[in-house]
Amino acid sequence: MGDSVNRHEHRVNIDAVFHARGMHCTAPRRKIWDFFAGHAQGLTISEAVEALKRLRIGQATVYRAVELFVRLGLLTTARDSVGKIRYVAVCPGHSHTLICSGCHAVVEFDDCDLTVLEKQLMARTGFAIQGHHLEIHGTCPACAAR
Amino acid sequence: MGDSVNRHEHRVNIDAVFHARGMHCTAPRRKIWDFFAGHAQGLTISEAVEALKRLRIGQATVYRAVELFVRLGLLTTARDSVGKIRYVAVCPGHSHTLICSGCHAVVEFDDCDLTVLEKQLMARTGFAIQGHHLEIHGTCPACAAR
DNA sequence: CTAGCTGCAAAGGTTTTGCACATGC
DNA sequence: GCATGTGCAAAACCTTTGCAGCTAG
Repeated sequence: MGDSVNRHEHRVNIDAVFHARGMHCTAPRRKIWDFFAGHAQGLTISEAVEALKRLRIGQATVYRAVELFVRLGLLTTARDSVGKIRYVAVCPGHSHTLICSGCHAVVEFDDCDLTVLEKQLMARTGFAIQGHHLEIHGTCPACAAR
Repeated sequence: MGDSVNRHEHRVNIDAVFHARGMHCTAPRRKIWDFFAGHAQGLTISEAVEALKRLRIGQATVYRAVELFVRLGLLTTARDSVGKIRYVAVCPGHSHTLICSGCHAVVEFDDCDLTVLEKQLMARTGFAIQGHHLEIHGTCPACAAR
C-alpha cells in the first residue's frame, strides 16, 4: 500500500477489553491479535493458521480467537475480490472498508452518510433498520502504477 | 415476508444468457435457477444442495451452477445475521440488499447514492474506485410483529 | 487454587475433482 | 456427432470438538 494512503496506527488495547469481561488475555491471544493488527490488508483464516503455526499456536486456538475477536468487535470481515473472507483488525471509530482488488489493502473509514437512504427504506418497506455493511472496491495507487 | 414489502417478480431470461456465451442451458441448470429465483430470501449452498437432491441433482452440479451464476452476475451473495453466505437471485437493475435478521427476507434496491462519498475517498486515498457492496440489516414488519 | 485457555488429534462438514455416461445443439 | 454438462464417489480441504494438561489472575 502506497504512502499516499494514510493508515490508522491507533490500536485497540485488548488487555482492557478482556479484563473488562473477566476473560484472560493470554500469550497466544496477544500474538494472534498482533498478527492481525500488523496486516492492514487483512488475512484469511487459513493464512493466519498457517503463519501462526510457526509460533506454535494450534489451529483450534486461532479459530477460537478469531471468532472471539469478531464477537468482541475487534476484527471485522470483508470479502476480497475472489469472494474469500478476510479478517481485518478494527481501528476504533472506523467501520467501513475500501478494499484494493490487487493487493487486498484495506482502508477503513467511517464518514458514510446513509441515514437518508435508511429513512427512505424504512418508510417504503416497514423494516426496522439496525445497521449496514458497506464495502467499496477499487485499485490502490501502488497497484494502479503496475 | 409481508405484503407490505413489494417484490420484484421480474426474472432474468437465463436461456438467453447461456446461448449468448455458447453454453448449454440444461435441465439441471434451469431447475437450480428456478429454485433460487423462487426463494426471495436467498439460500445457503447447503440448503440448495439438500433440496435439489430430491430432484436428483448432484451436489457437484449445484456447486458448479452456483459458481457459474455468480460469475455471470445472475446470483449475488449476502451474509446473513449469523455470517453465513446466502445466494440471492438478482433482479435486473437492483443491486443492493436489505436483509431481515429474523427470516432472512431480502429486498433489493438500487437507489443508493454513494457517488459523493466515492469521490471524497478517491481524492483522499488515490484509489480508483470500481464499485461497492452495500447491505442494510434490519427486521421486516412480519418478524417485528412476533 | 481454579476457572478459563491451550495444543493435539480425531471427528465432522464442506467443497472440489476425476471420470464414465448423458444431453443440448 | 461432439463439445459441454452431469452424477457419483472419492479425495481434499476446512472447521469444530473432546480432552488432558497448562496458565493467568
